[in-house]
Amino acid sequence: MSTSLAQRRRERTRQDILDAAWAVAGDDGLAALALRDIAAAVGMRAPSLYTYFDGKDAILDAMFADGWRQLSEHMDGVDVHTLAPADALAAIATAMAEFCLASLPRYQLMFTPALPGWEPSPEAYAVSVQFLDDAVASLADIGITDPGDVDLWVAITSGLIAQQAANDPTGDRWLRLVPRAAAMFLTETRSHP
Amino acid sequence: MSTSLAQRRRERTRQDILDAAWAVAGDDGLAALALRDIAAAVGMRAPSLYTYFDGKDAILDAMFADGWRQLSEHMDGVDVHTLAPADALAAIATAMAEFCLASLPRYQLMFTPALPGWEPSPEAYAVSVQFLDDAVASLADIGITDPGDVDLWVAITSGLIAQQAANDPTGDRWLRLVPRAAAMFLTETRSHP
DNA sequence: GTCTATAGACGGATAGAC
DNA sequence: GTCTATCCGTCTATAGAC
Repeated sequence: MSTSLAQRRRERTRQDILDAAWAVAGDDGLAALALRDIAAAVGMRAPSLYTYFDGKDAILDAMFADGWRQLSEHMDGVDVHTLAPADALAAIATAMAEFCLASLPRYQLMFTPALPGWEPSPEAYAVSVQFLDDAVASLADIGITDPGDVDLWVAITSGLIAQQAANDPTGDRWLRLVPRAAAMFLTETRSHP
Repeated sequence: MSTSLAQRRRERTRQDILDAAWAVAGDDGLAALALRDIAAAVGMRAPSLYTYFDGKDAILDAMFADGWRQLSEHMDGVDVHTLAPADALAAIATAMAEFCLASLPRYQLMFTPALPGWEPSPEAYAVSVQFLDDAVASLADIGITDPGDVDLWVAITSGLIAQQAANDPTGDRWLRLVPRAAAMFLTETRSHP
């Protein structure tokens, strides 16, 4: 499989456009993301983007998949196996929170229905499902296997992150409650074996 | 202060418009809410709405305040004082969840940044702050006074509701975890007095 | 591959007749 | 108070020249 020079260059430009899209989303908000602005940020006019993407939805789709790929990389850096369960649980949740709060538009695109009328393509969605399956497997390694336990922990984690993102995106008012929440949760699950 | 017949009639029409707006939002989604459709649902044309509201933002503002007024009424039906703390906590959270899931657009307008670029006016926002202050007072009655405890419980509750609303709006997969979450939370707060 | 020009859709708001 | 007609802005997407 020989990737020609032209193909490489095209792929680079595609990534430049995605990076520009993230930047624009960061400045103006995800909902205000417009092809004109993305193009301007990369030194083009809007119609030129159609050389690289089929349209706006295709760009959003690529951003979505890009986000989940970034999350996979980010979570690879968390070594669960050397930690006690409570610390492992807290480490996972903290890493997730770090990632979400590092880019609010990325968080919104990946986890919230912030874009009315848009939803990821089945292919892009599959990427997220794959990650979440892996996450459930990580919880199983810690000993969280009951579906209700998983649901409860996901709700607690996402609740803390959502509150932090909505009310204090640069602070740690809810973030610092993560270790406590992890200990609380583990104590409870163990008292009901 | 004599409310004239004209004033009463005007107020009734305003409420008709709000009801129509909720109906349209329920059908098409909050983001697709358009003056034309609201007007049609109430038997008018869009410009006529300007007789009753200053514009779209004013309508959203009235809907927002309307929602919080409805929530106040709904929560007045929950009698906390006859219950044990864990049951009281669960009852409050369950009532909140019921309210949120009864109307997804209402939930989105009140609790989520579902409308890019829109935020309630200071007056409308004050209504929500007043309610939340009352809610914190209710928690204090149960013995939850530490700010960190309050934040944690709010995060847990909102996390469960958000998961339920996003993934299973008509079911109870997360809702049924509320009593367990309440017991877990109370056990934890009491072990750290 | 990039551009200009423009189509086509949508939605909020306003003017002015009735 | 309600209407018709219209303006204005925004945005995605396409046609066709270069």
